[in-house]
Amino acid sequence: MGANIKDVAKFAGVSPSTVSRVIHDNSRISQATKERVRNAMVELGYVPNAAASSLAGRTPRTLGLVLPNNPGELFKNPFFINAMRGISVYAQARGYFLLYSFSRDEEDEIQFIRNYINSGWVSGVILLAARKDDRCVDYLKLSDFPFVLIGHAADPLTTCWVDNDNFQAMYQVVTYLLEKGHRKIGFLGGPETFRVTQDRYNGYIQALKGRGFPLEEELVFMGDDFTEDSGMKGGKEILGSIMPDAIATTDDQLAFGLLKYMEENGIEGIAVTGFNNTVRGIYQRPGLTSVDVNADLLGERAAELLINLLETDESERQNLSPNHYFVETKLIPRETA
Amino acid sequence: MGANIKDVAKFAGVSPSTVSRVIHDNSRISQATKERVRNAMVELGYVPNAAASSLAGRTPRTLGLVLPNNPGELFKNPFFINAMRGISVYAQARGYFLLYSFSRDEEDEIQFIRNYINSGWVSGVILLAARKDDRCVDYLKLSDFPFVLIGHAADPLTTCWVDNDNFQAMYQVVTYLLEKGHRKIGFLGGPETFRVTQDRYNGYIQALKGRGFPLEEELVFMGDDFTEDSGMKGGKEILGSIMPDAIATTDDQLAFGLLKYMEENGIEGIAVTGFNNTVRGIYQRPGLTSVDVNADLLGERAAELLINLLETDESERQNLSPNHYFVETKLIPRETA
DNA sequence: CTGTTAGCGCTTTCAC
DNA sequence: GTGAAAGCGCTAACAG
Repeated sequence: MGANIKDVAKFAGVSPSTVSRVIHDNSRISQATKERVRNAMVELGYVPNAAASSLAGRTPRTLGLVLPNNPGELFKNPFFINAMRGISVYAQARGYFLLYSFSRDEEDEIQFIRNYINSGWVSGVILLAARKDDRCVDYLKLSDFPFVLIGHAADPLTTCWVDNDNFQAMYQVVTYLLEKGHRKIGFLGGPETFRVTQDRYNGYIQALKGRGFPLEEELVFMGDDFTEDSGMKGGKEILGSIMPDAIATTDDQLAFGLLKYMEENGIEGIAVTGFNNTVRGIYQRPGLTSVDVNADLLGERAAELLINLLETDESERQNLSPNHYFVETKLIPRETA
Repeated sequence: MGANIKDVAKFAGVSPSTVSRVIHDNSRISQATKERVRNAMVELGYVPNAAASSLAGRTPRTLGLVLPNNPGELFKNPFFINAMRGISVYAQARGYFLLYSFSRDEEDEIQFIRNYINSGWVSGVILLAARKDDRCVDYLKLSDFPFVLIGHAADPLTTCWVDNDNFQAMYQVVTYLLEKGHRKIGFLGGPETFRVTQDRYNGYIQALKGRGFPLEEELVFMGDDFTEDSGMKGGKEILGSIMPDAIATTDDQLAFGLLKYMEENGIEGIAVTGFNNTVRGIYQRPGLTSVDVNADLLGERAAELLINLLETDESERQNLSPNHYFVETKLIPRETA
């Protein structure tokens, strides 16, 4: 490997500690010395040894990502790769490395986090797929280790997180449908227990109320999961009694199932919207109107939040502002609505 | 942070050096001691400090991935996320961390590699998107830094690499088409200068020859890139004179362009195949017959090759076998063929 | 403003 | 088979 701090010190005619101070831009070093040392660094092609720096007490400039390992989801939904890219763009600009790992299950994830922390290789964690009652969150809090969540935090005041404004996003969808002239709008959601389902449902309700339309319980269905099957089941339920003229779903997969049910039963003329703007929705005919959750920006913001947290003194972290970001969504109109 | 080597030593009633030897499974430690130390490690939840280990002379158990930052490609083609997952599965099993970074351009990539190397944070590099005359490869060779390539190596003897057998893959496609009764089969490829184009073209030629069918130059077209536009252009060229009854393309995007051209010009009844098994191809109607390149396994193999290389003594690396893997492809028949 | 010194956690001779 | 001790490259008191 290349030159070390001693070489630089010798070359510049100063002590290693001075070089170290220059590296971290310590204010008590004279301009002249800084210049000389920086010259030496360039001259020798010096890059600080991250391991040594980290060992000696600096927090390692590396973040660890925790990803779910759901092949299907990863494949259909570009969310993760986009979020990873967003994180990468920001972190790289701030000089941070990124570690990633796909986990089979929650147990696995905790294991990784433990390794991240104890290896001393990582100074903060980004969770890309928070569940309800996420044990990873508990573990990180217990370990008092800096982290940020992409998604809704169970305890939004004491956790750093980024998320879409899901209420707003669905409000927008329903408003859009109303403006297109739809009057009887159904709602097809994921599991009720999920915060994201609740938020989007509330957005749906408020959008209707805001325009003076009644909420019709028969047009609302929450599935057991986010699969096509649940979408089909939802279609069966919602399209049973009163006929809606549009259905807003909280997930593209649900929408695909719904469309499939409609096709199989010869039901036509009902507008459908999804969430996540997945590849299939773009290319199928008719194209699926969907909400782009802006995964890239979610990633960037998450990285920003975490790095700011890390670079804030321990003592001032309490009143760090902000501890979260809302990232705007974007409705992408296509043929289904 | 958790327990350190001293804590473990004390707990097990041995010296730190003994613990270190147990960690690395040194053969001169008695079974009894090993057992006792391992117990202590579990008991205390000990995880070795990677920074310290690395500082003290061990090569850091971390690999660095270099990814292209092409949003479109990343989005349409699940190759990268799958390859990353494959790498992750294997590397984790061997106890390696993974660093990733998306780069804007070649300049960027070299910069990252430099950082990877000089920071002492990384002991090997995986290149996921090798270009022709890749400067990253040159740089890594010049630095004498271990790396492996996913894709074709310019110098396959002195480089570690994994790739599909592209000749074989296209041979299979054409044989499949012949067996389905197609007789006039066209070829629509990417840029001629790419090795992958050449290999697949040769597979095409040999498959025809093997069955005694003539190669008709008019049915062959190589585009300037791998875009839909090139696919449309290819359609125009190939479907101009002699009418083929099937066209094998080297990329789903080309196939989409070709299908679009056919649709716009009312041409029907021509079988079409693609490569990469992208999401759009799966969900469009008719579904695109395509070749799955097995990105997951490409990733796993790449990680395996690199880790084996790293764990081989410097002196024995010359005669390391193997220095490459061919990963089988899988033809996925759908409606277009 | 700058240098000296001790030490981060681990590995590795060198002893025994 | 195991322990003692030196040192990897860097940082952070503590001096001055």
